[in-house]
Amino acid sequence: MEEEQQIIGKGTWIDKLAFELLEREKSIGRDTKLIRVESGLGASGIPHIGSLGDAVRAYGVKLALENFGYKSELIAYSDDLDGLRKIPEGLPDSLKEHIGKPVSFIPDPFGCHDSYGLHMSSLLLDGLDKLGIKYKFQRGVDTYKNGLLKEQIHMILTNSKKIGKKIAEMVGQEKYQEALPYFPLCANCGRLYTAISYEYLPDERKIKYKCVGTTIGSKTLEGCGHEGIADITKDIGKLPWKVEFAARWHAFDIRFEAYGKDIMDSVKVNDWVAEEILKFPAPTHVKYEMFLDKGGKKISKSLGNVVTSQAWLRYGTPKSILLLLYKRITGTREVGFDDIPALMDEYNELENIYFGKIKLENENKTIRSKGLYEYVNLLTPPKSQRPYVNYRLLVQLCKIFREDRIPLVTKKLIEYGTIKESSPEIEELITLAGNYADDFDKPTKVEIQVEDKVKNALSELASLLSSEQEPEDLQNSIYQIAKNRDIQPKDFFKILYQIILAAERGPKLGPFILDIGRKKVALLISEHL
RNA sequence: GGGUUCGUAGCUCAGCCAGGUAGAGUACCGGACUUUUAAUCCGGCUGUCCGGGGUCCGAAUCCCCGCGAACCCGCCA
Repeated sequence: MEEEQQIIGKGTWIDKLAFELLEREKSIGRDTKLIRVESGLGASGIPHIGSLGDAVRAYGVKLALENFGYKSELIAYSDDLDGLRKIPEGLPDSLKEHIGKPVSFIPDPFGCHDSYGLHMSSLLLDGLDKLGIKYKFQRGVDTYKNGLLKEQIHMILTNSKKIGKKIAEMVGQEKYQEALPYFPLCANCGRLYTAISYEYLPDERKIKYKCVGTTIGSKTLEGCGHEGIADITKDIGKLPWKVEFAARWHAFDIRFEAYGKDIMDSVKVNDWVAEEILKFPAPTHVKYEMFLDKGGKKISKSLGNVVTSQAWLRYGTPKSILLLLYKRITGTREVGFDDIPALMDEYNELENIYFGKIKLENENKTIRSKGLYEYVNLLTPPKSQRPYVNYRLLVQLCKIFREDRIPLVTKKLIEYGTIKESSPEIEELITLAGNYADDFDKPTKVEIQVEDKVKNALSELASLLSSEQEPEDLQNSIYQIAKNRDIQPKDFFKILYQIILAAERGPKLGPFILDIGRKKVALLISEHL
């Protein structure tokens, strides 16, 4: 390489993005005293782990900006004024009567929050809190109630012709050539979307509408026929997404917002609206792929398969989520709980690199790995390394020891020489890996059919195990018992594994039986006689 | 019709976004654990990095053109 590669910040894509953002802000001569970044939080459905991505990554950009010496702030904007469009899978059908209403005005079907919308956004915020993400929470409901967007709404409505034409041209959506880009809440039936705005009275800042109904997906939503007038400065109503982002960016002075590819078109239109209608340079963007559920596993409708942050944290640490979201932004496709072991181990590898335990050949890669480690620790990495045990090994051990798990697994780990002593970190890891083993490696109950001679062998073994004296060479005894009765040792061992572990195979049986307690095993065996 | 992502070992995939010896898990083969089975540990094997062009001293990685797969948009938010 002819010229030395310039490392930006900590060498990650986050630094590069923040750097480009700063270059852009400087080139358009905008004030950089405080750089605000925004993240949208959906409030219409149960938040998937991907929903955290938007906020977590925006927070990463905030950290990078601060690392460059700028002041920055993350606004987490909850879209809780959006109307409920369809009932998400797994939620009660009784929500049907609320379709079209803002999610903040729908009762919480789980009964624990003030509204449906608050329930959903609380789940998301809870996830962010557990990851250590700091943000300023802004609700869509309050935004409109307090008229925070009133100037922007006014500008948009007075330019609605121009905007409608542009939307049709840019993305092929015709409807705003007729309807005004504003959804009032029908004062009679309480629904959004069903009421169409047809005239704006700029002097009064009021809008005339008629509740005529609409179609959402393939379904028709009947209007109630009500005709009314809404005050855009204080009545509830909202801008459609095609123009709302721009209004928000302008009102809150947002300089960065990431977006998923599903709303690419909306962002494109909003950039134009921001620049041309509101005269506000659009924020820097980065587009990310959506997280999908693992292809084949979508079939299982079990609730445990929904990849929420709450469920993830049953098996993995918060850092494993941060690693997933920070390691890269492009090309992420399918995500599932089975990614957790690899992420857990990968985090540990990064920690080893950071603390110099592992040396990489490539210097740039070392810098970037350390940088990634720092971001996963939200730029405040620990002073010293934490104890760690390979996650897969832990899962294996937890599969074997289901009772008294923590002490028994710890004992094994010490025997293996993996760790010297127990510690809270190791116990936490055993708990997580144990949950993983319990939930994803469920033992399947096998029907065991045994011939008489096997029965006799089993009862001999049972009495040997329940004797007061500890057998000397248990492994050999088992082998002999089988052999003496003309049973293939292989088959006998297999039956024993099925009885004890509900598995075809297992650890070396002699020492294992002693580990879990020979009397307990004797009891188990006699249950099958 | 428009757009995005993906294609790497038998299988599942990482590596690509800031170019520098092609990797992991699994499977398979062998060894250790003085008797079979598992785990664990050690060793071994596995490649048209989808095809073609370009840039470069150097390309799995960047650019262009194809082929194949998935997804998003073309209702709405």
